[in-house]
Amino acid sequence: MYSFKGQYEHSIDEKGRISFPAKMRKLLSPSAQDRFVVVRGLEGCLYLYPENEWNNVEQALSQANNFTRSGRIAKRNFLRYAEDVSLDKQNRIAIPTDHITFAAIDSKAVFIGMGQYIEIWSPEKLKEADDNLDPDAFEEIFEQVMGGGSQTDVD
Amino acid sequence: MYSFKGQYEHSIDEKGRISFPAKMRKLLSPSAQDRFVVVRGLEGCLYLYPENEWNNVEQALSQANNFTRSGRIAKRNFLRYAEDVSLDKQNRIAIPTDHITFAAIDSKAVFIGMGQYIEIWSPEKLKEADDNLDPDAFEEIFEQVMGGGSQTDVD
DNA sequence: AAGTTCTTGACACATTGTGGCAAATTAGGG
DNA sequence: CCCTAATTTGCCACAATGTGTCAAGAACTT
Repeated sequence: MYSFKGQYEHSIDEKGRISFPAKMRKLLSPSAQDRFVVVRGLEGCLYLYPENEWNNVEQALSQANNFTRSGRIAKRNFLRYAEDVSLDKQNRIAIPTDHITFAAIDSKAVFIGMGQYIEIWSPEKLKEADDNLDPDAFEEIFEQVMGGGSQTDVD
Repeated sequence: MYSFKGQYEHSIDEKGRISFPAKMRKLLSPSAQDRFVVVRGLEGCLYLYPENEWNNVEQALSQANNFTRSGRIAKRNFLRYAEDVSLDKQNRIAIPTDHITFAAIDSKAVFIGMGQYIEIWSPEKLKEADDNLDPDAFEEIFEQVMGGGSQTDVD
């Protein structure tokens, strides 16, 4: 099972194209065929789903209840800002202009592997988010995740 | 059950490659296939997980809920500093540049066996950490950790 | 002491990221 | 319709980085 990880900063040309990190590309399942869906994410970043993963998202959304307010809102605001993108022959993706402005991306963008999907951040926004994270938080997170993780059968 | 121990200082070439200590290599489980994950650790060192160990971490992470703020932040700040590495034919690992700068590694690096995983330190930082540890505190910590758990076969 | 295994330096080659430029496509206005 | 402008897509080339291989010397075993 693949899982995106790592962080890569790349520049974006004046046409909105960014080269997709090579290490991430190697994880792509052939069934995705270099096709993705970009969507507005939380905290001002973008989410990039490989096509096969996106199918799961769609399915989850289709089960959202249309007759509750939150179900409708979730569905509407997710799908309306979703667009197909794909890698070109030089392994770049062209991010739609709307999304670039939404994410406040200027000349650089940061890819962050999030397991099943990828986040794309403007470096400035990311830094802001980092600064708001208190310094001990990382340590806490660490203990939480690794503390349980490394001893195989402790929970 | 294997368990990494010991300490080894090796030099690192200008492209960031270090030869992996032979004694540790002999402990690797075949299922890991000479593959690891490096991740930023605490106190400015790096952690190196054999692939099979890392799987436990991934599983813990996959249970973090992407749609809660804290779940997302935990996952992000974990995965973004993690990268796959593997041994080459000369049994070296190439440490990504980001990680080298994070750990302030220059021309030498120290491997420390930590049971299920391995720590990688810049010699200078390690010395600093050692110097900051006063001997009494060490004794205290030792008693605390060892005293409680396993009296049975300590001498 | 001889042979094996490790470590590391040096070199060559492949891949990646990026900027610039050309071709192709689309859209709009007269 | 045609010409032009604007946008999109593709191509090439350079620089930088990453990866693979070989081989000498150190360290360790027997």
